[in-house]
Amino acid sequence: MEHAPWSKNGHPVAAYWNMGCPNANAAFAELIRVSRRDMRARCVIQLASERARHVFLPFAGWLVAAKVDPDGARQIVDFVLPGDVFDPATASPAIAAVDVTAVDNVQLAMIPRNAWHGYLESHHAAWALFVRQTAAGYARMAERMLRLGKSSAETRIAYAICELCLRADPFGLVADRAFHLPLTQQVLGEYVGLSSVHVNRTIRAMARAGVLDYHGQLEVIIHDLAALAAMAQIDPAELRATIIPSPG
Amino acid sequence: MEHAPWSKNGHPVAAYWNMGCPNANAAFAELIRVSRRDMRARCVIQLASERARHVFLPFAGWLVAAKVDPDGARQIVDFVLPGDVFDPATASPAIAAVDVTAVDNVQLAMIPRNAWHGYLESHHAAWALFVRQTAAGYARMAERMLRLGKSSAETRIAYAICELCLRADPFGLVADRAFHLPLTQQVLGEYVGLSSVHVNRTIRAMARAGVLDYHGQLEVIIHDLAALAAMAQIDPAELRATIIPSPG
DNA sequence: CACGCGCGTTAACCTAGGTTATCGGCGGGC
DNA sequence: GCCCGCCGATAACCTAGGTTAACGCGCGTG
Repeated sequence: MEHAPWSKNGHPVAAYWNMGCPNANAAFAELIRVSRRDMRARCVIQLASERARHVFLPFAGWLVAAKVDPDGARQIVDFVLPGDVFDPATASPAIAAVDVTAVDNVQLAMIPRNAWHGYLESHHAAWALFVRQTAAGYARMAERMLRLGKSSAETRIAYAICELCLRADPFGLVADRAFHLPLTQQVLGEYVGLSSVHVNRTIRAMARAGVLDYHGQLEVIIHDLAALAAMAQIDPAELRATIIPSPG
Repeated sequence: MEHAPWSKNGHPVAAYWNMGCPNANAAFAELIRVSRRDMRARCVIQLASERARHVFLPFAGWLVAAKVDPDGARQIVDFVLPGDVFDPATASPAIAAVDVTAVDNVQLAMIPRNAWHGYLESHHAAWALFVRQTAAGYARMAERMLRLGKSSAETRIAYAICELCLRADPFGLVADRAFHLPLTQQVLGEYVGLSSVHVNRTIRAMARAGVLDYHGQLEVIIHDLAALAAMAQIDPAELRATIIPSPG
């Protein structure tokens, strides 16, 4: 990792949200100054159905947005990476759509929704970036729903790895580069709708086929990017353009 | 149906988007005046990966946002109902995330994205309503991903019926009320990630159990709302608050 | 009027992935 | 240093749902 863990697309998060306008930057700095928190891994930050008071902006570490069904099975709806702003609200801001939990140790800003909306309304560039982030999130969910509804375990997992490598690393999806994804196989299964046992079977088969290498806690090295992309049914460049919001 | 098909939550679409400000209303009227279209059933309005120039606002009839995988299987990502504004953009506005197609005969406005964003930026109430609609869409997708990833066919279908009845009818999810959903079993299957054969098996079993009645093309009558809600793993009132944006 | 086609319906068969169980390794707490 | 709990790894077995095929009906069209 040549980049600090709090970078996004190679920029520190603060630079990513730098709107090139002293006014906007001061407002942003004030927003995060008053709402900074640290959370330990697995800590629950927002419960679904509770009041959605804040939007969440991690600086370091990953958050996860998930729903739990009555028998305790969890489906991960999306990951929130450093630099992303996540709003858990539903049609009624009084109700959150999802649980929000820290995947690993997280340093984040919990910004009151009203303050965040006020900031967006008065700073055009920030609003535009947030719109792009939201659209990127929508595109990711659409991709993932396609895989969840129609695809084999292999395709789902290959896609998840491609998506997360693109998002987690400023260099994106590159062959023979080591990525660290802070996920157990259990959590990856909750993301792609598979049991942890089947995640294991499938990843091992991909490793045996020489597509990738990995060591526990998903330290991934992609050996055959073309094969991985084919399994995932994506084109890396197009997927990047679709799901990675870039500032400006 | 006591309400015209172009109503949303009991209001005609124009009234739903009435911001109570002559200025905003004139701007809105101008937006839709220049961009009104009629589309026949099954007509494709936007292709995924093509440039996303417009947002779509149906007045009558349903649109569908979907993705197609390499072997032609289609996953429906969301339906767009009268009064909803749907933006198909990704992180790059140059690329649409999904195909948009008319489910039945549709009358809609295709509003250039720039014009729509300009309208939102200058009219606070419209912006707030759009934010609520977007959040509602997110909540729906989160609910559906949970079912798609973890639930039985019965739960998925029961949930889809609950969701669509709530959205399609101003009275929402009510026992012994007839709803018309303009969907074949094939299309419903593409929505919930099941084959049409299994959709049929499951609906028939629900009918045999006395939970609902239906006649071809999904003319649904719910007999036992409590049982349906239990199958869907929802509480009707809470689901309504979560996924139905109300103006004001 | 006949034909064809899309849709709903059902039955027979099959497979992808879930479930349960077991084992080894590793890290953290006492 | 020892224990315990979590995680990865596999094997054996099972089921929910996919697939294929066949039939009937209603409707639009030549």
